[in-house]
Amino acid sequence: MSEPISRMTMHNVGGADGGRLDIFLRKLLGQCRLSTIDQQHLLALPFQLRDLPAQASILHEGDSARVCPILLSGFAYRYKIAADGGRQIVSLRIPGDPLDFQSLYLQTIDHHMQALTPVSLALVPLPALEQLAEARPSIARAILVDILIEASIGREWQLNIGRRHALPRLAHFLCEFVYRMQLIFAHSSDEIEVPITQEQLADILGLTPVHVNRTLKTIEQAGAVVRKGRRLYTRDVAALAQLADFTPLYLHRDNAN
Amino acid sequence: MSEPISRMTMHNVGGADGGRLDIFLRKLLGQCRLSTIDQQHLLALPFQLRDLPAQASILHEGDSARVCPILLSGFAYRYKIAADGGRQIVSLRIPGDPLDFQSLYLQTIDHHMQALTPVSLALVPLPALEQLAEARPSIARAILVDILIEASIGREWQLNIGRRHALPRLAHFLCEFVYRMQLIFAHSSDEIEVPITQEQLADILGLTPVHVNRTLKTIEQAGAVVRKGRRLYTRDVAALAQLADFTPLYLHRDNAN
DNA sequence: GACTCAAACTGACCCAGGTTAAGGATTTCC
DNA sequence: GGAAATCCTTAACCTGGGTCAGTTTGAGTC
Repeated sequence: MSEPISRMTMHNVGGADGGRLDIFLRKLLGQCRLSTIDQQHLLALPFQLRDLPAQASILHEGDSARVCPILLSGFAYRYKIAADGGRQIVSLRIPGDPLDFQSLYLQTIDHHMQALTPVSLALVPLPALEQLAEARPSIARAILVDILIEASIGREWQLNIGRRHALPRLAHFLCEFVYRMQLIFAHSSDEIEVPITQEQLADILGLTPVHVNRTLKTIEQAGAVVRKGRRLYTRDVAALAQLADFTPLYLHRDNAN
Repeated sequence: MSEPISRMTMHNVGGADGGRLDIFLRKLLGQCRLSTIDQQHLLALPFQLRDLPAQASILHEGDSARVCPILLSGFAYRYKIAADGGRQIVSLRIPGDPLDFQSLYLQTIDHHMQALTPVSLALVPLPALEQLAEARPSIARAILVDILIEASIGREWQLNIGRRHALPRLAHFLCEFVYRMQLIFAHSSDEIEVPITQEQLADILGLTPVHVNRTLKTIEQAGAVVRKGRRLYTRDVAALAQLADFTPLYLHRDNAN
């Protein structure tokens, strides 16, 4: 595995190409309001495009970041490792999501981040983002709101891991995944591919791959998901929500209104 | 149980009494630097003092806050409830900690908060805090840093609940508790009272009270904690850290330097 | 110093999910 | 299109921690 992004320095930061950052703007607009001027400033941010293969390291614990990666396409996850080698995925990031706002304010990265699928990233130099946040309070606020919503999702995951059995736990995660995907891609179909291996699902849920497999079978028999070949698709979100005791309040989708 | 603080409106906000907020300032200074002027502004914040008994409700899911409570003494915790009644404590707050910076930026509270022991709170009107954060960027930054460090602790709890067995899990929590207490109270003794019942420990750790009891017995036999009557005291932090696979990086104690 | 109530403790039993160890199916890559 | 790698699947067995059903020990309180 090559050098993580968090160890990179930037050369040749190209001129802005607003079209690429469009999905990032849409993501922020789903969480808080921004004036037309703020939107233009965001789209005008300088960045370098970077494509990475699945499994590539994006952040490394202990590093200090110099760029803020934004996920233009593909999926990525934060994780931590226990002394016995156990891995816990603590956050899943989907297209449009900023990956490391935290390093604007904290010196040291406290977890790892990896590409789940092939990804393309916009690497925004931290100083550019810092200056923008200082100059425009509502952009600073948008950053904060994203940080807070991710933290809220983290608390829901704590409840999920600590207090729900395997079946509702898995269903809850899948349900959240669909909700978030629908919000950013603005489509309403229940059928979404979940590009996550059973081993990774296990590390999200605090289970073993074997038990994820068993549980997935049950959920498929209930008609809530389908598997085709090696791929997993959600099928019936209402069924998932019912299995899961799912309430979307913690996603704060009302905050943009 | 009476009305939660998050449903309160404020009357008679007294003149500032900086001495009371001193512990709050100390807490923030442990996480980031602040100029003398910033410090004076913080101490000059208007607030109303409020003493509450143990178990009192402080925040209620679904509410919108009008005040930001700051914990001057005592302990409090955030928690969430699953459909089957299971409770997960997602955050423990200790003296000096702000309890709801989140409501500066999000409309709806996504979890509950309760007093663990009798507490005294300084209730700061949200508008006063908002104005201060807007006027002084380094205070806005201090707020953000606190939010980020709490989120980092939450991620460590996810790892703890999802991937550590009962014994290291409990030891890890106790170790973190001592570290945080030592930071705010600036004393170096290993012997600290942990004012948390076994049932509450269970809800922090995603275990049952019965198993917390068993595990506590083991940890006591290892000499890492002592119990006197109904009270629990830490005794040997190095032993706890070793049982727990504890690394304090995620507390970001270096960030103030 | 008895009465009350919450919290701590204990033992017997049980089960959800872990472990181990295969084999089988897809995908990827020469 | 064959080899290699990765991922999925299943079965048999095991165990960490849950459940149930008590008893005991404080700590207030009058």
